[in-house]
Amino acid sequence: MQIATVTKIAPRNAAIARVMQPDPECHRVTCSSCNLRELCLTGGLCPADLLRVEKIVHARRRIKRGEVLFNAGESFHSVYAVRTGFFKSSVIDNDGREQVTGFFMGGELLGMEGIGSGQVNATATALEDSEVCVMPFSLIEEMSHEIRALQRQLHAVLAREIVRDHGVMMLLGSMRAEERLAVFLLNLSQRFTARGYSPSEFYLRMTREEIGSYLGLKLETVSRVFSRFQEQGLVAVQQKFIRITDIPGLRKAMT
Amino acid sequence: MQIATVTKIAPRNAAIARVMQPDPECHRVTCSSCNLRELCLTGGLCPADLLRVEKIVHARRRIKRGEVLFNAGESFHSVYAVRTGFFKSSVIDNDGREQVTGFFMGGELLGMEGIGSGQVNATATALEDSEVCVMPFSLIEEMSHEIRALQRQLHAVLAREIVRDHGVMMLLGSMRAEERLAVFLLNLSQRFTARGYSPSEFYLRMTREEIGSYLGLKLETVSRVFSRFQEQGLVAVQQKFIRITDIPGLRKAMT
DNA sequence: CGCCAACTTGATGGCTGTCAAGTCAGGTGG
DNA sequence: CCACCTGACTTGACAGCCATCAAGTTGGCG
Repeated sequence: MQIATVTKIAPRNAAIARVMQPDPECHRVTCSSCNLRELCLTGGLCPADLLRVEKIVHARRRIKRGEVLFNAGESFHSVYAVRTGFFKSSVIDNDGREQVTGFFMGGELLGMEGIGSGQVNATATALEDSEVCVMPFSLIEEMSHEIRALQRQLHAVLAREIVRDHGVMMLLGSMRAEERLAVFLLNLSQRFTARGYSPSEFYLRMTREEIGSYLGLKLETVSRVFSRFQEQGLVAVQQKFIRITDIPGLRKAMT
Repeated sequence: MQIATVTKIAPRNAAIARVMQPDPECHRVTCSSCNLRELCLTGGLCPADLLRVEKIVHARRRIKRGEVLFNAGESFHSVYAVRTGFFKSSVIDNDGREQVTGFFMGGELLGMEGIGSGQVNATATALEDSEVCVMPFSLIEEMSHEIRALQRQLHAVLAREIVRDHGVMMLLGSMRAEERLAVFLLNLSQRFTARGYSPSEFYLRMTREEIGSYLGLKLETVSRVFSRFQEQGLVAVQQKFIRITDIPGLRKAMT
């Protein structure tokens, strides 16, 4: 299938491409050599600090598609950075209703909600075979004591999560189905772009139901809106493979 | 009007009552003497630390009802703790649609979203005459370097904000109007209780439209649901004065 | 006293949910 | 290699919840 190759095209950003030389052993992957470091907790650190901070990556862990990285209710001790793969995080209410609260790709951090209460309040599930860096939070706190830039980045990451959530609240609270899906697709597009992938072609790792949960819609509605977008020539949809054919048009649909 | 007296009944919690002696001058109010300190950034600090941390309250500021504490787009330098009064925070999208992202009462912190980007992403508006403690964020970072408990509390406050937002996402994404309003009322009730006020009687500082914006509903729907709750004997509504007459019933309505 | 913002209530319509049937793609086993 | 099976997706018909539009009420304030 050509889809697999299409979704993982060569990075466009020269700066990212430069550091992308895979270490052949892939045994001791360091933050310094990680192409995602600027998107991660290590963003904005100088090389000297980076070398010290690498120690916070206590381990790496592989999660197979469908497996759970952490479960609501477990005691909190680590946050996780996505190295490769794709995750969803979700919360379940007393009725058993699931609400997907976010999707996470390379460089993004998972599990920070746990900081407050000592126990994680969400479940993180891999949507494809993935690998994460395990960072014990006690180590992060320790080290952010010594390294001002890390402290700053930690606060920035937490605050950006809040801003992101407010964006979702706006979406859920006052947008119609087409606007929601347009926002969703453009957001994905932008995040893929930041990682050196195509802004207009990508593979959706999540099901229609998961998209619907995230956007406050039923899966049938998601499907219908995809079809409508296709009729309007905004996107080409083939199951999970998406080609955005008219980005300005989608932006207008986002209104 | 007896409403005013009803809403501000005597604190039930003896511990809170003890520290509630108002200093007559009200000139130099310290965190140590603030009855909200456990709900605030100073939560969990030992008396010794508390004395040092008090310096982060750089100033106090009075905001009249309807006035804005900070506006989206302003550059970020401080977070604010509500001392007295009531605030809403909201974001406006490109279309001018407002989404209320939260309501804030005594001891709660406003403006933390700004940490990430150097500029605040929300607008905070006083819903009644209010007073806030202004805490320059650079001072907080400085001091959380020295005082481990403060650092921990800062992280906890940020993380709790994220958890709170996820709760709202669940509400907006998968609950029906009655469930949303029930959750909203019970949440208010619980927060008033934590501050020593009545769990069952309070005065809504916000309009139906603001409630609606927060809950992803139109003001007419909010009004109708209030009426329905009243018919069912769950609450007694008199404009902005709310009496919850059947808390278990409301909990069931929350499903 | 009168104005105005906030609120309530009614009538109607539309967006999205629900229920149902059918299609598609991938994986397994014969 | 093909048939079959299953989960994911699409599409249609219909219903219900909530939005919209509109009119009237209440309460606060000048």
